[in-house]
Amino acid sequence: MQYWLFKTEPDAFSIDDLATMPKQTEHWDGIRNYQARNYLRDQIKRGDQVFIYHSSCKNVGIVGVAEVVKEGYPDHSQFDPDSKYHDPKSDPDAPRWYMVDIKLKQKFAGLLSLKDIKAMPDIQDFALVKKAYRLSIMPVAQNEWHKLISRAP
DNA sequence: GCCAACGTTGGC
DNA sequence: GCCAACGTTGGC
Repeated sequence: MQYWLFKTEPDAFSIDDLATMPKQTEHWDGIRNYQARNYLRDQIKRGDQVFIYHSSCKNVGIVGVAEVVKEGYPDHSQFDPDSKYHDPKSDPDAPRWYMVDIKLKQKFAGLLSLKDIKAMPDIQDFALVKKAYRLSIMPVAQNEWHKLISRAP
């Protein structure tokens, strides 16, 4: 089993939105970055654990945990001309973009803020606090996961 | 809203 | 295949 961090802008889709979905499950569409796509298509497996991270908002940080319930499959929004994620260059026979389904496991009682995370010792290798932190989906090492979980409010 | 850091595109 | 220009991300 592997661990991941998925970013979302809560104004668009928050952990509370995930909580209100049927079965508290939703497909994680709209990822349009090749490195993140590779994770979605090739590496993220059923049962993997995912931190939900709220970005581009007043209170940035990790807000809860979800579990992967469906492995990578083509993101249908790439073929929808009305979607803001529409990609006319994507070939239906060789889809460019993938997504997975995740199910909410736990919403934290509070926010594990980016500030708190950055203040944690021995977390400097965590991708979120390094230069590549713009990735919308990033791996989390097992020891990092446990350190972060232990700090969750 | 600013701006630094990336990622992508496209001309050559 | 290089690299400048452009677009996007995301913390502050």
